[in-house]
Amino acid sequence: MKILVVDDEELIREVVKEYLQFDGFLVDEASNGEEAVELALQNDYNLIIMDIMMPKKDGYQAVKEIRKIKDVPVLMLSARGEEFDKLFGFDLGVDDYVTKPFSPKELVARVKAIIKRNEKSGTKLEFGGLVLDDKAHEVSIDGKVINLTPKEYDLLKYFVSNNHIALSREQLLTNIWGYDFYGDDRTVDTHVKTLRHQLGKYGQYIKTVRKVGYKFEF
Amino acid sequence: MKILVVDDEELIREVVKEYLQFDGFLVDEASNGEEAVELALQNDYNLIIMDIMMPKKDGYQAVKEIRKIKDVPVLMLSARGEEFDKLFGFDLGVDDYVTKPFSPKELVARVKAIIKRNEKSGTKLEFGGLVLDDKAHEVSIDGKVINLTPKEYDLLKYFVSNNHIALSREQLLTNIWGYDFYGDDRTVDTHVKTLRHQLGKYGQYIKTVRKVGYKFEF
DNA sequence: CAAATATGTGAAAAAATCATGAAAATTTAT
DNA sequence: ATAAATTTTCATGATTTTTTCACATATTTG
Repeated sequence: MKILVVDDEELIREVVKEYLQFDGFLVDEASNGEEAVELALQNDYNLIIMDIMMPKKDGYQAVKEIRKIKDVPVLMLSARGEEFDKLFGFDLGVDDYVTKPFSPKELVARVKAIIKRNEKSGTKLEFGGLVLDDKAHEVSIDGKVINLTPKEYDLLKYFVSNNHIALSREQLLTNIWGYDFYGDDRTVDTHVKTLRHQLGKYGQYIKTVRKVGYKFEF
Repeated sequence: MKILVVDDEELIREVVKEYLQFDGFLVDEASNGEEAVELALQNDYNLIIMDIMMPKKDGYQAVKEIRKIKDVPVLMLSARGEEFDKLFGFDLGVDDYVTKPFSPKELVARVKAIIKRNEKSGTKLEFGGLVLDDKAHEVSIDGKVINLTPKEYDLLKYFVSNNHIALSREQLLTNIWGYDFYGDDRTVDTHVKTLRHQLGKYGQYIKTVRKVGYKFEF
């Protein structure tokens, strides 16, 4: 678990670093935006803690540049009472932020929360007893792993990650089969059929939307 | 945009309420966990702001119960320096939290951030208890989903997105059926009939415009 | 008020759409 | 290369939806 701490005040960096290391994180430091960008692109951090006001390149700018290349979680530090609007106006997709002065304990708690959130999100999608573990590329029902064919898996994954959204056959074909699929629309139907069957009692959560296509609804 | 504020201190509720109302949110209040659960299950809130320490039923418990039924975003309030572990130990999937004492301005900023994050909307057309969720391709009345046929759905969608505008049968036919429809005018009447019936008490909002056609007027 | 015109309604006919099973084609594994 | 698994196509029948149409009811007009 590697974290990059970016702040121009050495004291803050040191304190934060100490607390994080105590909890078993590996910590790198940067004292301005430029350094931060450089380090972030070279290494794979699980999280970047970034101050806003810094010399050379401010936190917004740095996050913007990093995010262009890498999708790494960011926690922003800001002086109390200022900059909130900017933080939300810019849609940087910041994961959290903490206002100075902060308690190191709180910071660490938030860091853990973010990391936990991001770990989970990439990998497991749960709907009651239906679990799709994307990392393991595996689906289980009530704890029992079921064997899906590749297409079935892709289809299910697309369905569950678009819960409550009606998807047209065309949409499904272009997103799962690829834009260059020239076959029959109705091939989707067949796969939905087999997938429903495979999912047993969870099959009912794939609903047909007449004249449109299908949707997953849990 | 409706928000439920849950805290046992009236002063806090009042302050929060005032700030939120200033930004155009509708605010309900509850002073303990039990009330909160009751209200949350009856109404559709866009967000719940929940204190942790409360009499009768604490915030954890309340969130847990609500989340069993409804998937509503939650922002937790907690006294500084306590309870972080609990908050993250329990995997309640809380969207954010703010430690007391907090600045109301910050709270509002976070509220907006959460709502923005959770907004898959821009898709929902609401008229009192009549909601058309276009993404889900689904219509509900007072929270209960009703089953519309494709034509009924298209017709309703066209009506509500042309609120207050009289629409001729021809107009409806060309826009919903397609320019190449060669059938009878009066087929519109039949669909209006079934749609009115399906909409129950909201059926009356589709008004007949004699000699012209129909209009939706809410 | 009666005739003419327009809309509401119910039921039946016609049409569209989907679920399904099986076979053909393709891909992957042995 | 052969077998096995997966994917695709396609025809069928079941189901749902759409349309038509005749008659009822309501509104307007002379």
